[in-house]
Amino acid sequence: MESQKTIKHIFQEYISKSTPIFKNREVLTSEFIPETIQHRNKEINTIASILAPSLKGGRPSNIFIYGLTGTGKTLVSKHITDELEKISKQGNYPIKVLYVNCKMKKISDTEYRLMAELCRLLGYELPATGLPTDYIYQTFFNALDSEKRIVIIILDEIDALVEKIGDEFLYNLTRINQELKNSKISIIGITNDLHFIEILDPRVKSSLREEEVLFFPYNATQLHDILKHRSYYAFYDNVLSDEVIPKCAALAAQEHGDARRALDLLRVAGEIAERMNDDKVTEKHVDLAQEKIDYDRVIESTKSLPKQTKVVLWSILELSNEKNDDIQTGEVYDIYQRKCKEIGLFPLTQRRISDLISELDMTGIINAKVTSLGRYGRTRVIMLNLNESVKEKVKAILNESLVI
DNA sequence: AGTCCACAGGAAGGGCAGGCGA
DNA sequence: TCGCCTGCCCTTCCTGTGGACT
Repeated sequence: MESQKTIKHIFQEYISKSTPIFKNREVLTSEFIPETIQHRNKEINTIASILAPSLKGGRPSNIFIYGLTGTGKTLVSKHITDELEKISKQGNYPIKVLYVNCKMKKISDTEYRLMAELCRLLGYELPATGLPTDYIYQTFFNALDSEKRIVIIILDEIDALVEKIGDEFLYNLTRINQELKNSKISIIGITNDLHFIEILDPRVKSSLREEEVLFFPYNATQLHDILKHRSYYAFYDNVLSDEVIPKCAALAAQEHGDARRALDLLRVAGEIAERMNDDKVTEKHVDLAQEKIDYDRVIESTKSLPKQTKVVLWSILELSNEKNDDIQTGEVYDIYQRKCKEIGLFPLTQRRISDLISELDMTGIINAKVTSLGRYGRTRVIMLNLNESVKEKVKAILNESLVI
């Protein structure tokens, strides 16, 4: 009863708050597609002119889009293909766009699931498992060819797909045009892995990148414009103090010009201000947002580490408490062995631990740089990348999951 | 100039789980 | 259900290496 009262209280307080912060929070999420996209005119024009022939029934070239995270690749592709579909409805040449994010679990884990998803997008429901692969291919083929049209397939994060199921699928997809009687397909592959194309089979490589478009990172000024534009729809008037947007833009620009990061910062800053019952979002909230985003990221990745890697991190944490100077692989391995004994875990070899340390380096929790100490050998010099409060939380998580 | 440390990191292969066709 | 294949994790063995020290 007591707790219900509190909840009610919270909700009422929220509703009756004199100056709400958000007009529309959605606008600041990465799923939101704004009507106008800023600072990507060149890319939009390039892609649009490659796709334009489809409006007269011609098959557009396959496109390969590269660019780091938060450079607008997905946004631009969706925006253009949405428009294309809309316009095609007024003409005689139907266009169908299929968008698949290959990082989504249960969609592109296996060839089967991906094909099933593509079939579903074409309006043919298939059971999630159980049918032979040829049958799925046949269904997909029939679905594609059932009417005269251009089908544009967007494979977002295509590197994840190839990692999981190989590139044979892509090969089949690029050849399917020769068999189709009514329809034609064109593929847009999107990736933030700039070296991805190198690992592809040469046959796939050449057909997939008939056209290439590169998305460069935004600079601070461009990020500023984007945030300014979105904040107009997201926040009520005069809620943002002047320094907030420049600060978000600058912070995100440091991180290779990631617009997603900039929007996250702005959104979380707003959320924090709202929770603190402040009526204005200030620089202080942006700092807190930055901390919160980092904190959440570290906590999440710590939780999801495999057990052995957790013990390695645990050892590094202990070493960082004991000594202030740089930590080396050998020292970590000693502590690691001791810890394994303590908790009854079979220790892995140093060779393997060396790899686990590099993996930890990639998550960003630690910094591990190969350094030569001359006479004293060559090793990785390891530094923890966590501030005190995060460190304590990580320690608690590790203790909880490792000590029984 | 040569030595030598303390590893890095490549190559090959063992063992195991999970998926797949027969 | 069984054998086969594949991918993953890990071990073993190995060669390579930057720079302080002699």
